Amino acid sequence: MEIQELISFTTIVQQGSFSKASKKLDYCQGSITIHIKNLERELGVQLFDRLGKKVTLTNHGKTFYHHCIKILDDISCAKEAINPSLELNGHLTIGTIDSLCSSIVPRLICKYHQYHPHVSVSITTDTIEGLLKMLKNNDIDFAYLVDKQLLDTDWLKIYQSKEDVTFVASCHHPICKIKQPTIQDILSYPIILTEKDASYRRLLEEKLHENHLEIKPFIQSKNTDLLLELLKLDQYISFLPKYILEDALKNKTITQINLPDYKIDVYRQLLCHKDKWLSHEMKAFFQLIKEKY
Amino acid sequence: MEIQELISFTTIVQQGSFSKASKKLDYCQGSITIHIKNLERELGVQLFDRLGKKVTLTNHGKTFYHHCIKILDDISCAKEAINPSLELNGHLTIGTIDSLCSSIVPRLICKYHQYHPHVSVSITTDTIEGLLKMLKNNDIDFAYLVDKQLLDTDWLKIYQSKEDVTFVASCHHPICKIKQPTIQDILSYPIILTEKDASYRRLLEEKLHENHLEIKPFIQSKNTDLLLELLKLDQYISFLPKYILEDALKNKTITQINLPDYKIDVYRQLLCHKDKWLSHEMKAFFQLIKEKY
DNA sequence: TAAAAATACTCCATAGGTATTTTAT
DNA sequence: ATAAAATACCTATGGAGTATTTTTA
Repeated sequence: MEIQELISFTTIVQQGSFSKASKKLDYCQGSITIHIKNLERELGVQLFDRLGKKVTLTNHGKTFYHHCIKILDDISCAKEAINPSLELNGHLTIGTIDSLCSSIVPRLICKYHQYHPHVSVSITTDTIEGLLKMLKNNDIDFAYLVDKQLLDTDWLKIYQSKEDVTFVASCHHPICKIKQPTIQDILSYPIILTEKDASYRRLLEEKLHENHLEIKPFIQSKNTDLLLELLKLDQYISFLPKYILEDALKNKTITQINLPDYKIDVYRQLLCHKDKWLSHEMKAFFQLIKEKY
Repeated sequence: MEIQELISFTTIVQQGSFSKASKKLDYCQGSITIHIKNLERELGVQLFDRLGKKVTLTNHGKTFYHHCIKILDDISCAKEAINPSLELNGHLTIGTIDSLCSSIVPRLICKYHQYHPHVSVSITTDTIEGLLKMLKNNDIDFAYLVDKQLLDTDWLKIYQSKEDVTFVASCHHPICKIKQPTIQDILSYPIILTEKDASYRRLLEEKLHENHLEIKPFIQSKNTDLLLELLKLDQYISFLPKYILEDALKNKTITQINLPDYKIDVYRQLLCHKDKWLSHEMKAFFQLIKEKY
């Protein structure tokens, strides 16, 4: 049974004759005959009575016709459901890290939602390793993360931009009194950091290790909002990417502590699996990131 | 879009991989790949993400899958609805004449209904000409009528049996006193007949005409039941086929008047259009007539 | 190394076109 | 004479198989 045969069948019923149907469908008349013959052979019953010039549905033909209408209707429904409409209306599964999730991502999602109100979005946060595993497993559509440049050919880098990571403290912290603070100055105060799996913390520790130094954070949390709150108590120093600090730096509640020797090269990156098929919903998101962030 | 492609698609989803589906469907693996490629090309979206060995449905794939299930379900429904089941369940449209309709047909239908309780039946009565027109127009499945032998090659004669037509009167009618009545004896009494379009009446009139005689019925009606009731009033003579008289002859309320010169050759016939497709429902009816009547 | 999907290549079935036949109006 | 369906015949497309390649686990 072929879909084209069903189309020919219903067209004959609607047009009233084989030849009219053939014209309508732009087939030669003989092909229409074959279509019906095939159907009749497969079903084991005759669909039309051919009495003279006139063709009439048999009872079997009548019942089959109603089913055909339904089938063809379902098929066009299916095509329509897939057909990428002007209005995006799918689903997006984003993986990201905590620090982005509590800084840039909310604004991003909000903007995306304004542009494409019918696309639903899931957001998962995890460590870099976790995100990459999820990418590989196709559990997330793409990963939005911060790390040193990831060069694995498994991933397609949609977007990348360099991010500053810096030592910070409250404006009232004693370290601010020092004109050109050294790493030793910093290490003499209690430090609070993100968890060990945060990329920039790892990179910092590697750099310290090169210089035979070590950091022992007083507090560690992956919740960067918490770290910011703690900083405001004027007792702690932390090491955080600038994008988290935007508001706090603007309000002058927090100051950046410049240590030229401890520049960490870290990149905000948008990755997806190299073989991943990019839906319109995904492309629209990529577009947004490239334009705004 | 081909039905086989939809089957391949759903099988992949259910089996979890292209190759498992190919085994299940007894296709070579490459063909399955082509099926999906065709679908994806036609729909303009990718249905699966192929990340490494694992294939996963895309969002489009997921929505399409649900539609596919529905389509394939509808298709098997359609096949099933047509599939001639053990139990006949279609419809039959019978055309017949009044005299049969008020004698043999009721018993026949009753029997048929006992055997095939799910077949619905419509019965139409009309003149011979009307019935033949309806046959030609496929308005009735077959015609059950009484006439001289119809030899038109347009009709398929399913069944035929000779029927006696005879002059009849009540047992108390004066004609019964006459030992060997002649046609003149009969014509001297008031006669009641069926309408002019009844075949046996027409044949009778032709025979009379050959002998330069003429009949002037006192009453004519196509309702043979009415004629029978009138006969019981002991005043009338009629000319009727024996199958109508069965009960009355058995009860001895009515007697046959033998007139060897006025034997009319008339046949009860079951006809259908030579090109008509014979459904199981029709065949079962033909079987019944051949067995019982 | 094994297993899965894609690809290349070949073959043949068949879908569809043209032209003709048959039949009915 | 016309119009409709069936049929015959031919060609080209493409569906399915075999074998190979690529890639991942």
